[in-house]
Amino acid sequence: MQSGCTVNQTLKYLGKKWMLLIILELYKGEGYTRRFTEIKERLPGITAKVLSARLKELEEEGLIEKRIDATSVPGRSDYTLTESGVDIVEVIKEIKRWALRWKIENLACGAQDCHDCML
Amino acid sequence: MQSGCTVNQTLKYLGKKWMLLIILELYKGEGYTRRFTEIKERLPGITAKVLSARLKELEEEGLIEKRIDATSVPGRSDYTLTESGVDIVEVIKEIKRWALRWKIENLACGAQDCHDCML
DNA sequence: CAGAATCCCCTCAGATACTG
DNA sequence: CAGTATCTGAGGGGATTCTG
Repeated sequence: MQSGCTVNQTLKYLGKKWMLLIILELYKGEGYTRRFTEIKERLPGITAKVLSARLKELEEEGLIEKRIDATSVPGRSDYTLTESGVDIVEVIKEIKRWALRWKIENLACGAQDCHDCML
Repeated sequence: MQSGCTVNQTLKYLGKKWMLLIILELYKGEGYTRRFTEIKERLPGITAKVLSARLKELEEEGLIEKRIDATSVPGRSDYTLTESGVDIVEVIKEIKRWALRWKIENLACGAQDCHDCML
């Protein structure tokens, strides 16, 4: 099989829909931190279910850390990029570099994606 | 929507199963070139259908070039990485670098994937 | 607010069989 | 050799509804 390869294992979740956008949202947040609703508002089209699932995957992979503020009512959760999470932005930058170099005709980026994604 | 972003557009096909393995196979070939059967043999588990579909996608995206040798019977096709195809290996290297740095526990790579993938 | 539970749909991968 | 055609099953994404 091919599942044992670190590269493919990484792509298995990194390649999923919304995954990179979520990481970039956290990357843009103060201290690499954002709340659930905050992310959801900034990613038009994403559903709570998918966002929840992705955040759980990212947490399991150690790319983000979840913190529940139990003191506040109603409860709030925020999510912060870990060191590895911040570091994976380098991969995204590399993809972007490649895309801009070879796919220039595509540079019409959606508003919430690239022109302010700090890459 | 999020489909306009170059990064996401790239991940849309790059993230698909077998895609990276195919690229790496071509990368390993002489002159970045391999034949259909050659790739298939070296990627145990892949079906002709999926390989065919992936190669077509890669061709449409300009990462590979197909060449049919009409003179030989039975006909042979070979596939060669284009400049952009060779360049995207940099992305794969970056992913690998990240994975090895943060996912060291996973370094048991499948035989045909990593230990000879020249990365 | 931050999810969990359902339900539906649709694509995609895999297997098998067939062909120029 | 290099595919195409067809069928199948599993999984992922989306919409809706409900809840601590």
